Amino acid sequence: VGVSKEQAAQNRRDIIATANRLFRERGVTAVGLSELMQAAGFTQGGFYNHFESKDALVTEVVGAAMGEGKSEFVAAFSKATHDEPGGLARYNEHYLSKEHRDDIQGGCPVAGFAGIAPQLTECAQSNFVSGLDDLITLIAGLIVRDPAYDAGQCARSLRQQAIDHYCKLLGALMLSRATARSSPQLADEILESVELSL
Amino acid sequence: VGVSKEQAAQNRRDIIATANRLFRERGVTAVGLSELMQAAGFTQGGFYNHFESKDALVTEVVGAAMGEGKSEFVAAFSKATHDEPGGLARYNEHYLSKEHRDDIQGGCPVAGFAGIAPQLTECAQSNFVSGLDDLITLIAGLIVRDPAYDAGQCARSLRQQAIDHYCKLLGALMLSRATARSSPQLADEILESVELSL
DNA sequence: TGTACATCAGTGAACGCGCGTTCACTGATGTAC
DNA sequence: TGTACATCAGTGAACGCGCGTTCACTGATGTAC
Repeated sequence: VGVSKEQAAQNRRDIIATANRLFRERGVTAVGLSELMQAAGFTQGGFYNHFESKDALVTEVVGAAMGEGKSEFVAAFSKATHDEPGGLARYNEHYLSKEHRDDIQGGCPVAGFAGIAPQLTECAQSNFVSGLDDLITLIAGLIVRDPAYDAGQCARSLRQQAIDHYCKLLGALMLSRATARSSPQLADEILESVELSL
Repeated sequence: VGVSKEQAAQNRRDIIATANRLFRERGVTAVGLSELMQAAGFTQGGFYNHFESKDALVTEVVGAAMGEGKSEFVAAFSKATHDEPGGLARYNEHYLSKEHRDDIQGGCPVAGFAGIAPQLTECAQSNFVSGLDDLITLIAGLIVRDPAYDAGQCARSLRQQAIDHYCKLLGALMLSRATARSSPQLADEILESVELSL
């Protein structure tokens, strides 16, 4: 068939991007390689030109999703707000928005994979952990620049506060997603009941 | 083969209990009916004497798990502490303990199924939602009996506070479970970094 | 109380199907001369 | 710059396997008389 090296690399990225969407939406196990390749615009046989196995793909998908998530975070909340203080509030608002809740295919990759992370391969889970660690650090960066942050009250480290803060965001998002289809009312109520303080 | 009605009912309960464990640990899709029935001590053909389909089983499992979770909560934290105020603190401590984190097969059913709840059948998710709603109410009951609870500061309803509180517990538990295998250190750090205030 | 029979939980083989994976083949890309 | 050839991404058929589900059969339970 014949395809340039750049085109092949792009196709590889397309497969990963498609898998990222499908895996988050329906679960890794529920998505077959045949369906995946078809959704990405190829026939199923080509899969093994790019990946050694389905497990290897999953590992790459998690790694890529975490990397993209980090880049997007930096662009939207760290870089953009480097000289202005409202980054944390904007992140909170975005994270707990209905748009983010309804965008399971996209959005925060930690929230997208946390539910199945216990069942991931060691390698894939390791990519998850690296991305999570980066996110914690980035959130700590937002906290320290927040006007409400009081460096004096430091019984807890900045990192502890970042973890604490993120746990609540994650819990609310996952719970809202978990209930969205059966009870949209409860799903919305969850997002609205969470209070983010420093 | 012949089995009494009571025995048959018990066998049904055994299948549900086994499925509850296996589904939480490995995911619904990853557990086959053949494996499930064998784990419960039966041959696979018998499954359809008890359930109409795998989906029907999942619905029952979620419902049963939520019901048990509620009973256990009431026995351990509501009833036992009806006349003493430390129920909320004890619940927090239990929820964020390493034992609870490591017990994915058991423990809180909301945490056990929240990750896959978006992919559940409407019926199964509906059972999930009912159980979650009960849990929120029970936590609200603990909050109102907590010494630190100040009825005067009521900008937020008791229910809002319960949701807020539970989101953080859930987020921390799920994140700790998500990272436990690859980074036990981070998993422990998450549990220890969460601060529960009223 | 004792016998005859319907019920139905449990067995284990079988069904079609889609899974992850392999393979022989194609043909444009991209290098060697 | 032009020709010859190796590479390798993509194709599509095929592999064995385990999936969810069905079925004919067994035999103790539990009811009817």
